[in-house]
Amino acid sequence: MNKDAGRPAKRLSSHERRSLILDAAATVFFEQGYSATSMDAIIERVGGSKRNIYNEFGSKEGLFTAIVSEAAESALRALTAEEIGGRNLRETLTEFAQKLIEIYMSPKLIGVYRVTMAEAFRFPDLAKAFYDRGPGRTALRLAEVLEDAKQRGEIEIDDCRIVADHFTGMLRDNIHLRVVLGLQPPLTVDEKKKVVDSAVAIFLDGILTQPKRPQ
Amino acid sequence: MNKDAGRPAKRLSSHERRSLILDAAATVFFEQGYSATSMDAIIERVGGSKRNIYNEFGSKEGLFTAIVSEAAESALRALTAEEIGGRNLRETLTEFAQKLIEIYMSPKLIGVYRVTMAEAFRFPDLAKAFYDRGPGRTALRLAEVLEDAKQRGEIEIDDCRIVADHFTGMLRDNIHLRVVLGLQPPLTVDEKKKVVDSAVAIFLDGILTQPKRPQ
DNA sequence: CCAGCGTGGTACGTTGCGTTACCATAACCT
DNA sequence: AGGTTATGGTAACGCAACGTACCACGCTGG
Repeated sequence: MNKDAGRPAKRLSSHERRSLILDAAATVFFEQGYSATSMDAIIERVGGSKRNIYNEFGSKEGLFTAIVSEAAESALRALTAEEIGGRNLRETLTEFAQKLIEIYMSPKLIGVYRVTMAEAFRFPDLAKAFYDRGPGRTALRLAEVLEDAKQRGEIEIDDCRIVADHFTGMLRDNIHLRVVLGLQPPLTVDEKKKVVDSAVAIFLDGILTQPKRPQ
Repeated sequence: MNKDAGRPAKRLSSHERRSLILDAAATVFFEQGYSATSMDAIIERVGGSKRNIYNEFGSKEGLFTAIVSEAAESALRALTAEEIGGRNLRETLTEFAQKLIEIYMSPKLIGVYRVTMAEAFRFPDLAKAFYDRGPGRTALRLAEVLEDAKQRGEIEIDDCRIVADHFTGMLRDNIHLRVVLGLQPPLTVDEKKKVVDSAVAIFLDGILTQPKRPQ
């Protein structure tokens, strides 16, 4: 009667084992890509038998989709959970940008980013899920913030969606690309701060010396 | 004695055959990725014998690097060759952005982008070459333009490099990401123009209603 | 203490792929 | 025209990898 309660006790709990497998597999998948990663390589890292993986995830595809979904969700949790409650627009954007660059520069999300992009044709559902929960959701939320400010007359823009995309793009610029390509180590705290401040300043004020024509 | 003059004539010129192989292989590599692409699949597209590929490129790696290098160079040629000679800063930036978005949205460069990112660990030299000749070179050139404007007092910014990165990031934002992920068809001419104008306007003027404090 | 089952490790069947080799054929040069 | 040479097609050779099977071991539970 003890087995009826879901899962019987094991040497390592099923959840622990699953978590270990996911971590090890994520490392290999994110480094080598989907096709170049072998199940043997994963087992070599995590130990145990291949039977474990196949019992838990069914196939290589199942393992891969589980990894990407889980990693994406865990990395993006910070953004969706917390509310953006700055006092004024500049502070709100700064806070927003700080969270965003923190997430985009995290090794885990960089792995998700690379592998999702690489396998977008093979796993279109995964690509859509990643975009919708990540960059898409972010941009939508930001667009709402901008819309509010627009209603209050603080800013004057046309299409909030496009402008929100632009702002997130500034945080995912060449620096991010260099990190993703492995040409540069992840940013230090100071560097992140500098990028955030610079992006916010340009986004709000532009770069022209002369103020905008009041017209 | 006729062979001494480099290459003897063939049914298809060596250059033509090489070009055909490169095109077919690029299509498959850019869709499937490096590891998932088989030489048989390439041969199936281009016809002929595998011997042709191995005589010309030596190996799968050789073919891949040749493809990426060639595709990147051909896609980026438009940007490096022509000079950016707008009359004022706004026109210069607009022209710059138009060329840039045209290149970044081209199917060929999207393929290079995806595959370079995916295989950055396996082919770090390729990643560096792509970045240096593409986004890196672009940002450097733009930074020079900004530096000139800064010297003339037209703009006030701190680090031209970072600001240039920001601008290029605005052109490679979520819209670009959606296209790369296959979630959206390539942009129409009108959409591109809208994005370019929006990015330039924000970059120069910011989004605040009030003009910057003259101080 | 003993039965039962999940687990670790290894080995296997099959498939696909990179690379090379072999032959028939069609084009080029003298 | 005839020989040479490159090309097309097929096949073969290792090798690696997905997924499965087998077997010994140690933990669960009475």
